[in-house]
Amino acid sequence: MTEVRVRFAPSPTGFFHIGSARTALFNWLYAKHTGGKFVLRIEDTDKERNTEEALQVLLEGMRWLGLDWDEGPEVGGKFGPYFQSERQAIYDAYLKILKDKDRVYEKDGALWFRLEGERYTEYDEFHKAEIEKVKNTPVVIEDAIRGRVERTEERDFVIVRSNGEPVFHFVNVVDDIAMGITHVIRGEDHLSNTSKHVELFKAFDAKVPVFAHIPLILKQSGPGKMSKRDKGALIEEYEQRSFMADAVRNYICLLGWNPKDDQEKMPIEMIIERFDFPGVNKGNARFDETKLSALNAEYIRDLTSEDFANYASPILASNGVDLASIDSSYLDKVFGLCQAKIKSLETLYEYVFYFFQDTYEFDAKGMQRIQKGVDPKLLLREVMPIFEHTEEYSKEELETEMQAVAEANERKIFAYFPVIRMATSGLTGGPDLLPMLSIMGRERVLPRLQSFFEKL
RNA sequence: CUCCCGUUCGUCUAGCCCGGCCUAGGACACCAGGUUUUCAUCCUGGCGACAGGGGUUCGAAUCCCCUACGGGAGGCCA
Repeated sequence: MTEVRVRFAPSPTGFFHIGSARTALFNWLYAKHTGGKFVLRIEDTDKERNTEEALQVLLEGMRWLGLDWDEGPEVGGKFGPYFQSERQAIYDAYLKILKDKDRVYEKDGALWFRLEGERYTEYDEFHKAEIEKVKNTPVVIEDAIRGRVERTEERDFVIVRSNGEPVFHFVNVVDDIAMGITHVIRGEDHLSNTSKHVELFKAFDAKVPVFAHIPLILKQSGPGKMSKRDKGALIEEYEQRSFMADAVRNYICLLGWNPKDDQEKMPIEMIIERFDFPGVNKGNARFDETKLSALNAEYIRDLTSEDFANYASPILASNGVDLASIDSSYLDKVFGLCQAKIKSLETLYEYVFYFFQDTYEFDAKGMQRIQKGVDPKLLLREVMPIFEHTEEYSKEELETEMQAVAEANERKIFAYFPVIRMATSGLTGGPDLLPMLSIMGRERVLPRLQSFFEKL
């Protein structure tokens, strides 16, 4: 059996679109699954927008998602070059093959591919003109995902523009032949054009690869497929927002593929093992950031505390927290407290910043709520002694003491919580209060309570 | 206008190929309770779908046809 060779052939646009990422991912998964090769080929024929910077965005996104390529930019390979802009000689050679077979003609300065079959002219409603069509035999595509698809290509098409640049359909097929690609896994938006490609493969007497057209990703709301301008469409955005790459990758796998047994969070090794065409869906999927976030949160919770610290530290540092000046055991405790409750790394800083600074704003709504209930000064006066005298500041000790005070004043212990939380963090919500106070310790809690008391 | 692909809870989906085990399962979201009524975690429960119509069949989400809707393509864009 010949080795599976798949490719991802993006055009560097300056963005790494989530749909492209998934196409790359499915190709990569299939290569890994079959023990084949994953080729990265850069379709940079459009000179206008193809810059080095755009290429780096792409490569960086691939790396972030952990999609390594066996052949392509930076790693080379025996089927190179892997930039279409450097493959002109190959295109010329293949063009000559078609010319020799009399399958090419010139019109309006461009080179057209000649279909085989009887010609006739017809008024076309779409083109709003009389155009020449060909009575061609239908092309049959045995799609690995959709099954048998039949389509007739009935118009000659341009393969080399009048400015000399070869068009996508042509270079794509030539490269796939020249690079020995066995399986073409791409978006369903290419399905209609596949008849063009098959016609070309046949004209070259080349073996037609297995096609696998995967469903498209639709935008979160509104009609149409997701485009670069849609919210949440770009991979680099998730990287910037501190999403975990594993979670993003896992989620993208689930858009259009599933293992059939209700498993969702899976290590990549398991996905590689289980990924195959029968598990790929036919219907388009709507992107749902909420679900991505939920999966991301699950990944965060399952991190070892060490890994969590590795993710969290740089985020705090970039928000201005001077980690070097903070006791490492204190930091560990804070991390431990928030890892279990936090939903995203993106909001980590907002969730814990008051552990590291003594001045902060007091949430206005929270203040109102506190004022409305039992006099907060009274509540503070009742519990303050605990925080003055308690030795260990352990969670248990604080709880016992507060419980006693609560009973003495005929209150529930929770009556004190909102005001204490407000005083020590300025917020209405956060980690479990008692452990939080315990970790902060007397040197933070007491002054904050006192100054808050003065303020009231 | 033509052609191609698709259509199960709000969303991602299981089931469909090989009709009965489907009073259609899971996940996210949402709602309600609980975790000695702090809290973005956690637990329990609830809500909620076979696009519509015709067939075929003892029996259809599953097979066939039609319609509707959604998506894509029809470029000297990729």
